[in-house]
Amino acid sequence: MDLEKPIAALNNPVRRDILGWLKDRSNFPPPLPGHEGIEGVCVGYIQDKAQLSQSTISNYMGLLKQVGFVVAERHGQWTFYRRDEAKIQAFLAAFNDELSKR
Amino acid sequence: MDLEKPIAALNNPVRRDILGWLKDRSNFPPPLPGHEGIEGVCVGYIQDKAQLSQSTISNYMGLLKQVGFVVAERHGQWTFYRRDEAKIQAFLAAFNDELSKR
DNA sequence: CCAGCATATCGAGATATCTCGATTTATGGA
DNA sequence: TCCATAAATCGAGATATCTCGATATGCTGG
Repeated sequence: MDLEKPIAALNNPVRRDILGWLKDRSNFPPPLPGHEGIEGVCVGYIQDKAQLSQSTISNYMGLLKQVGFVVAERHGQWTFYRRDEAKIQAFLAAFNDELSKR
Repeated sequence: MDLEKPIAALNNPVRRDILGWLKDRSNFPPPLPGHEGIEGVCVGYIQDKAQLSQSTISNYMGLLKQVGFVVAERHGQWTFYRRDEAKIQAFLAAFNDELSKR
């Protein structure tokens, strides 16, 4: 696995925060009516919590998606993002491997 | 532990390479006469291997030292750098903890 | 003390990242 | 169809990082 882009994606405190918040849906307001069964959190909620502009958060989520740390799912006009635990673990394994002596 | 600076230090392929090379002394030429017992590798050897300017490598080693990934030891006019395995492991543990779900 | 070598520090130009507001695209409702 | 809302994309200024050459510092041998 190439670590370059994943590490760059994590080299930002807000992006790391977002990944942290996404561990637990209850870090965000309850789903809107009609969204109850959907996994993940919409961009607007993430933006409200991060307190950065809409375009910045959209950009951040795009970066996190590019490196596989999150998965996006569109429902109507909303995009729901959630963590991809397997990809995150795979990265952590590769990262540990590259850094650890043996 | 604050992850900001350590992650930034690792957000560079040459700095990661250097940390990798330092896992094994045999990645570098044998010690000069008089340096046989000394742990670590001098800046010049690292520079030769990395193929970047002396000032860049000195800067890189300073960054890696600041975040604790390497230890510097001066012997005469040479500075010998070696990995601090405990610090690296401590960082990896904190990093895993921040990223993993539980 | 001086010359020479290893390393560190300084200053700067090139490049990349951050973050924004404005605009565009996509969707759903009246 | 028109409008409103959510999200993505675009373009740009501010800031940070990369990397260099030049210079400074520190050490050693003569």
